[in-house]
Amino acid sequence: MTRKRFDDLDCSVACALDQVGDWWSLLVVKEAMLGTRRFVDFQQRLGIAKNILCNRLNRLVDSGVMSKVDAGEHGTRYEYRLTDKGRDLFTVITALRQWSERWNGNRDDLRLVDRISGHPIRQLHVEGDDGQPLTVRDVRFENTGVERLATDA
Amino acid sequence: MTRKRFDDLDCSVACALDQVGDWWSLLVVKEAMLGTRRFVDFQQRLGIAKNILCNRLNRLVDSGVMSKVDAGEHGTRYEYRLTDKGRDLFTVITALRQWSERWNGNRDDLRLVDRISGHPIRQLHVEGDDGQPLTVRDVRFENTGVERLATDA
DNA sequence: CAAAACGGTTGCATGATGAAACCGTCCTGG
DNA sequence: CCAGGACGGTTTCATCATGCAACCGTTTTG
Repeated sequence: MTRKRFDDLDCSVACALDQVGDWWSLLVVKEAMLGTRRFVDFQQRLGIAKNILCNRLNRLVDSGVMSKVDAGEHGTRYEYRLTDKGRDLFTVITALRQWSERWNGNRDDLRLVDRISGHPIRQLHVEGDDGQPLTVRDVRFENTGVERLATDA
Repeated sequence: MTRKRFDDLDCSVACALDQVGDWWSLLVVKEAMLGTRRFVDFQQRLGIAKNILCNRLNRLVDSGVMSKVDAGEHGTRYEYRLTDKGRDLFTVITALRQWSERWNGNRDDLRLVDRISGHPIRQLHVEGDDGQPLTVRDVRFENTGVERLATDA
């Protein structure tokens, strides 16, 4: 059967997962944020099969997360770069990384620091209008129709 | 072949994706944050196959994201609840939701608001030590050994 | 000119997925 | 008290996705 599509799910999260929610896509994006641009470099650094990488890069280009540009003067050399939409995934990847470090420990020895000050970046927090940190229990999912509370989830 | 495991990838992001990076896991967590706790409710609200849901719930329990508790006085009734680790994914899911709404438009008509003030929550931003918003270009991935810049990714 | 790099495509074996049927326990209605 | 349904699964099977290796056309390099 065709892999279930989430387009009909009427959910922004599902829509996001439809574009970057599989095993490799987010890792490709993360690798691109580290500066990787070439097909072979993605392949070697991630240890991904070439056909799968090809498929993922095409899908990321199709969904506007990356762009394929003819690199340099030569013929069959390309670069895969993040678009603005792709770079905007920085928040998502950072949230994932921080979550993993909090609960699974630091796996790589990478540390994100402000490149100017050299200080580590802040922990991400969902915040209310006034800047107060909010947990999932502190928010309400307001719908035009029904209204479901997120209490004691 | 066995699905590639990311444990050996020495990457926190890969480690996170190993736990919640497949198609359904994050949607199950998101659904749990809306208050869903029962097997049948997850199944009906997500439209997921029962065997897949069973597999995902077990994996989420194994990785400590959810817990399976005997519900009420009866025998074969259970509730699947988020643990602290699972609730902490709120930031990740919110980042995904906000990203999707920025670039794909709002798909559901859900809006997250502070349940006390009723005001919508803030946009998530990666911030430096001083609270200044940082893009991926503004950070450095500092390694104990090598040091790779994220310039013009 | 030969060989290698690059960016793929193809074929194959295996794993994951989705749909439906089935199952044992418990609760409810009549 | 019995039938039927809710609940939480498991099993089977057809199809899709994945990983691996081989191959390929172009371009660049030695």
